[in-house]
Amino acid sequence: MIKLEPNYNPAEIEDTWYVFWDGNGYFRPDPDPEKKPFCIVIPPPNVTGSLHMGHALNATIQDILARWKRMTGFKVLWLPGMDHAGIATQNVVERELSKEGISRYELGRDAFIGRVWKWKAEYGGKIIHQLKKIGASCDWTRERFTLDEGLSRAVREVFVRLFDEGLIYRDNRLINWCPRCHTALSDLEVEYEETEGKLYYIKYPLADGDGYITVATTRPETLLGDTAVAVNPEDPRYEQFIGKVLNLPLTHRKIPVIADPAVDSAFGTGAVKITPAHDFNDEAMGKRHKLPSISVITEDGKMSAEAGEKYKGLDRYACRKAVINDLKDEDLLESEKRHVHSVGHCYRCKTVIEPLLTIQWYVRIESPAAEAVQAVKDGKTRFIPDSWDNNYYAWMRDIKDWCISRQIWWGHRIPVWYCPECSNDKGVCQGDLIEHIFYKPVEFGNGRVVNGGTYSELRKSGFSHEEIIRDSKIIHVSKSVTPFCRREDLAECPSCGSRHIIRDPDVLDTWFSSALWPFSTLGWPDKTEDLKTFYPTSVLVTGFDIIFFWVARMLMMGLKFMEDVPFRDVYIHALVRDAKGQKMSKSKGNVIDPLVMIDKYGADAFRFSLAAFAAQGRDVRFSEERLEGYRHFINKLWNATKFIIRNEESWTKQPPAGMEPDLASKWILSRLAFTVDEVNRNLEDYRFNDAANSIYHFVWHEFCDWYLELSKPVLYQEDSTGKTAMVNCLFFVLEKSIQLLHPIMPFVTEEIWKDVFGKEDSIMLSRYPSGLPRFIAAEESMEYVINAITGIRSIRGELNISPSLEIKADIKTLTEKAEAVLNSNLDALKKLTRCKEIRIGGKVERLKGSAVSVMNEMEIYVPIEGLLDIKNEINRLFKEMAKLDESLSFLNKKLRNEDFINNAPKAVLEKDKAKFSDLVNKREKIEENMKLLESIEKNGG
RNA sequence: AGGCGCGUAGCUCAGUGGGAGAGCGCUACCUUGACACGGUAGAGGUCAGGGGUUCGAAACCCCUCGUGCCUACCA
Repeated sequence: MIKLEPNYNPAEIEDTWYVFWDGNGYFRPDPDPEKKPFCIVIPPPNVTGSLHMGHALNATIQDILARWKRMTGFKVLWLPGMDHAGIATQNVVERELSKEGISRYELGRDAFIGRVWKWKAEYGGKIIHQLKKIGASCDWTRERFTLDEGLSRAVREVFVRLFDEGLIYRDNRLINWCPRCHTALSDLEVEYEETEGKLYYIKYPLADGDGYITVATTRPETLLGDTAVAVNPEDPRYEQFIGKVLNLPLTHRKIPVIADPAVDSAFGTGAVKITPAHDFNDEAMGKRHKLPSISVITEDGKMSAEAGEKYKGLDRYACRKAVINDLKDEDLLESEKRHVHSVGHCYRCKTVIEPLLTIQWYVRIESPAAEAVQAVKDGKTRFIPDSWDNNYYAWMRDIKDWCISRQIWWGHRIPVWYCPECSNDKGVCQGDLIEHIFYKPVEFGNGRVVNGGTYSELRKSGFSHEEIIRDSKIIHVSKSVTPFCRREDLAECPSCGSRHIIRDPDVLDTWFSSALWPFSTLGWPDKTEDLKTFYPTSVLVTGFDIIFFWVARMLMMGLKFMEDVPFRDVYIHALVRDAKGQKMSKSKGNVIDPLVMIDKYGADAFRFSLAAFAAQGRDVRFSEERLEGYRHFINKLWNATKFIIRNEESWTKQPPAGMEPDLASKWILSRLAFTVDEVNRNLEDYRFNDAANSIYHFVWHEFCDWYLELSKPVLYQEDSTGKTAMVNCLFFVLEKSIQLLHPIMPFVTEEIWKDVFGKEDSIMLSRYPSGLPRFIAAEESMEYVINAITGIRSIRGELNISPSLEIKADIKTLTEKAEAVLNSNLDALKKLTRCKEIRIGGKVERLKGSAVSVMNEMEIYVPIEGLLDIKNEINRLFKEMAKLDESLSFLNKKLRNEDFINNAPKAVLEKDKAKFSDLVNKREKIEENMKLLESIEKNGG
């Protein structure tokens, strides 16, 4: 006997089923060579991360696809893993260290990295367990980490090959620098925020003669690094100043006034100070005019020696104050105004970015980008929705070389070595070009203290090579030092054979390794079976915010190293916002925790909500209210199941093909077939909301509302011939429904499957419904039944006839077909309308004092005389007439329009004509009835 | 400033040329033998506004207003 709990309790079964699936290897791809591959690589979440709504939506969509494809006969691989998240992870561990009062520099590089691995083992990857909670059917045996051995090998291979091709190079230029994280950042890792600051107006006196030029700046402290003042050549105010020399305030330097059309005369005073070492526009200007660059700010965000003895060592903001005070003292500060402008912040720690002149590693992006653009243009990869194409093209057009080096420790170390004992191509000893800064000053016995210096100097001072390496906090290697890039760690200089070689201290941008994710996770550079089978992957599911960070880079790397795109489709899903449409953020306090939702409502309801919300091209507004609604849906499904299994003894487990179904059964089978087609099509088109809604509608409003109710008269009869067929049909439709639902709601459907059907080991192994037969004639016939029932119910409802009151009804049928169909469903009609008697037929006459409802091919009469006030019915009919008149006048106008008759497609014309005559007919009937009722009323009837 | 969206029922949103849909909410009635996490019946819309194309526009084009995001600039 089938047993089912009285209420569905998700918490009790979800974990059990998950362990069951995973333990039985159902998440692993079927090795069957006949099956076509379907592969998704997960966008690797940060190892530091915990699941938020965006992840939840992302994972739900991938899981729907994976489960659906598995059930439709594909060998599915959903490959999970995590990203080492260089800066973020390093920050987490540094924070931990600072609680113990130590910095990473005190710990040293190797010990620090050990500490991070330890942290990862203990706390990292929380998100993996959370993904399991929502039911993600990832193949955990293939889980990867961007820093694991295999992926590191891939990173190294890629770096070496790009280096050898000259696509990777070092250069000294201005980059975004985070003084707190102490590393370079790529353009994308800078977030601009509107910030209120001040615009300071500063006088720059002419070097000879009187007068001055006033410049406006938001960053007075960079004045110390100015190397010019620029004006627009067209600006008459400054014409006579061009080429003159100014005394740079607070310094003893003299700087020229130059003319450049890039200067906006309308902004500030129309004269702008130029600091090529600390501003991107100024850098460009400096290049055009061959101005020197003076770096006055260091990597710690403090003023350098170049800033002058007085300011050296001051924090940049302290220096700003000092400079302003000093300018005031010299009467050079003309004024200051409030000024709102956008300021770059580090995307990891929110510290204000400092543009700094440093040597970094870059990838030449132009030709890979062109290929990646072409691949999308050629349709080798398509974005869904395709509105993202343009964004992608636009960004790729403006793309700049990618800065891939980071001055942190947690990451893939750049596989490049330098020899301090060789001379470079200009004959300079390279040891003179490599500078070391020690963690802490090293004291000699004689009281001499050394903070660092060039390699050569340090060696001369008596430091051994090993000591220098051990004690170096920072190593600056000049651009002119020859790099050796190798797949294997280098032990000696390939040129001179010295064992005293220095490895490049930088690590790679995390995105460098994630760009390889679609093939590195499948085993590349080895030619593995997985790689052969699953590359290119089928679809990438991700949010639009990382199209540039990640998707574009994967395309470039995939095309370069696999000679094919990494994925066929890119499904871009929405951002999850709160119910008011605001971005969720910790500071706003409107964050919804997916795990809390799962606890409260179950993973299935949660997943269903996300799917139902996920309309293409629109943000998701998550509301708990709707989530609750979908929990009700599960409850509905559960209770329907309870109802169905009560008839277990009549269940012969025969498919509907072997039965002679009654009309209702044929109808529901046809509706099921329709839904199955719709769901498959919608999933094919990534229309998850439509797929979810169409199952919802079918299960609730067709299967439960109509079919279950229609089955009752048959099931409650002691000895009904149709009973077995009907019960089989009930079970069949239930079975197909839960299969249809499984990709969206895996847990409850498995529970029902195992409890009720228990065929295959798991619903996951069953075949997804598709290609069921439609019965259009049955659907048309059912219209009569539904219309008749709805008609009678409407009268009851609108006239407020108590549901407990059993009434009589008459249906005058206008066609034989209607009569036949209704007659053969008389029991259902009576049951569903709570009528004790219904007369059906072409000769049925309307009884005096009846309420009326006119439908296609039938007129419905409910005698109400004596039951209630006839006035109510007259009112009701009056309202309906008004509605009919409105429609009629509209159609009439249309049908008398000759242009319409001549131009509209014939089908449309015919449809409207038919509609018109139907309405005319209906109106006549109603009018007739109204007159009758009115006469009864007058006669005191 | 440039680009991309959005504006449809009280709320959240479907609807890519033939006269308006769903879910939730709301109203009335109902403990009808799966389900009150339910049932039945209702109410509710100048599809932001204006103009155009068309026989016909919520849909296509233009303008305006409102709103969101992205990119750039912000000395």
